[in-house]
Amino acid sequence: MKEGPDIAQIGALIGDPARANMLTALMGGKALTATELAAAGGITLQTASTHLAKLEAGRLLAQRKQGRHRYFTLADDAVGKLLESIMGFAAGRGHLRHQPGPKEPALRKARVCYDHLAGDYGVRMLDSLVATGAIDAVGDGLAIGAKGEETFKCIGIDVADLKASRRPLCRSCLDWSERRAHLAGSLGKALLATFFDKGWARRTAGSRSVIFSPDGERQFLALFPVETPVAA
Amino acid sequence: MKEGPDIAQIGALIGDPARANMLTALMGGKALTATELAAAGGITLQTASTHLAKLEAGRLLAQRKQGRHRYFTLADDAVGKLLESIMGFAAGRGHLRHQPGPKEPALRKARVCYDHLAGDYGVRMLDSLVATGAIDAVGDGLAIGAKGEETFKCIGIDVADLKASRRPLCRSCLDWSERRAHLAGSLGKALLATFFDKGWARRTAGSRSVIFSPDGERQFLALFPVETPVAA
DNA sequence: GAGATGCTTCGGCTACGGTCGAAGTGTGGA
DNA sequence: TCCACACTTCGACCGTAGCCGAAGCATCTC
Repeated sequence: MKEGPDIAQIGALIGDPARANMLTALMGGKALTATELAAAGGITLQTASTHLAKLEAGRLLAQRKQGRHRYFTLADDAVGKLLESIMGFAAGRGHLRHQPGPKEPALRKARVCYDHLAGDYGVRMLDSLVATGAIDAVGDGLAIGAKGEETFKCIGIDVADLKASRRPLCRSCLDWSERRAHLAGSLGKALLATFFDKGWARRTAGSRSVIFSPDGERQFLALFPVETPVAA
Repeated sequence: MKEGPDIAQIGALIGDPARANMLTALMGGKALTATELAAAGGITLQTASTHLAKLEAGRLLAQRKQGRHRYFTLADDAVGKLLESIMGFAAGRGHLRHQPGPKEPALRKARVCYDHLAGDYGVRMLDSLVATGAIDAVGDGLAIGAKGEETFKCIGIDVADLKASRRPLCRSCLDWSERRAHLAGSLGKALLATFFDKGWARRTAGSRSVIFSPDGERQFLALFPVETPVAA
């Protein structure tokens, strides 16, 4: 029954705990060095090196030499999307980590999903954008809405600029913690970058979670209101 | 860095070649016995049994006892969608099976993707439905279009019936061979079932490929014309 | 050039997981 | 009742892949 692509290869690549931890760490969107990834995987540098070589050979990772450092990132956003979708699947089946841990709530509230905002706040933002007509949602697809260009200009994002790039503007990404969609694509990326630029939020050191400042949080919630606080 | 769901667990489940082959075989949508799956995986019955137990514990598979047989299926269509998305990813990275094999062309032309039609013909069908306004496409999302109910009634499908079920009506599914979307969801399932009912096409024995009869193929192509034979 | 730092390669150890033969359980049919 | 068949469990074997210590490159700093 040798049919189609070889899913076992990439399954095996993701299936090792150390590698999975390193990939998860890279979902933070930042480029990390081999040493940092070794720490993330809970293994020594030598072991990490062989793992990284395998991941690169499998084209899940890309590397960039810079001085004596070697920075690794996910090869492209297809990898990020794949990982997030596997996370969503795993969460739905109860394949959770052994202990939830103290960081869990922060992670569920707001986190980086490769290069855009995910978690409760990510889902809220998309809900609000859809409600105000800035984004149109049909099925599980997203597109810029009638009021979109205007809305995003107020926030400081030029949609026309983003359209120039080949990357899709809007893309839905299934949120593993909320089990609903949040906004990915170049627009999602630009929004998160804007929040960082304005100082509304910042990343945390060794985690994917995003911390809002008190003022930033207020502005964010005001900018993206939700009509019904409890949605079905 | 113990964050979020455990992707390594399901990666490992899919990562074993024997298990991957069994899962691929089940993508055909038919329930298979342990013996059949052992053959699909290229392993003995004992080994298959332990693998199946693991897959079931991981909630990727569901089983149904019937007499002295034990029929296995994918646990639900979320599993099918996950597998197809991994296949798409793997195909995009060149993670193909060692030798393409003689069945490959048939598989690319038309195959079963869990319960709906995929491959060249699956993509063509969706393209045609979108072009005629039976289905609306926004971004990567799909919804029933203005002319939809009428179109599908002609084919013999009552959309209202399908809407009653909780399962999404239209869903896009990334085709690994064509690298473009085809139609999944309950509507996709109903369409494929209709083609089988009308005798236009039939499944093949141990493969996912779908074979059209000469007459069935003619009717199918007439029903789903494409304006520009070569699309970008 | 000498030394520190970041990373890779080598070699050898270990353990886990896949594998199958053989025996055990359960169901159906004669 | 007996046997055939579908499948599971047990036990043992084995290979591979992960792991780390030590040594080897490469690059930067002084």
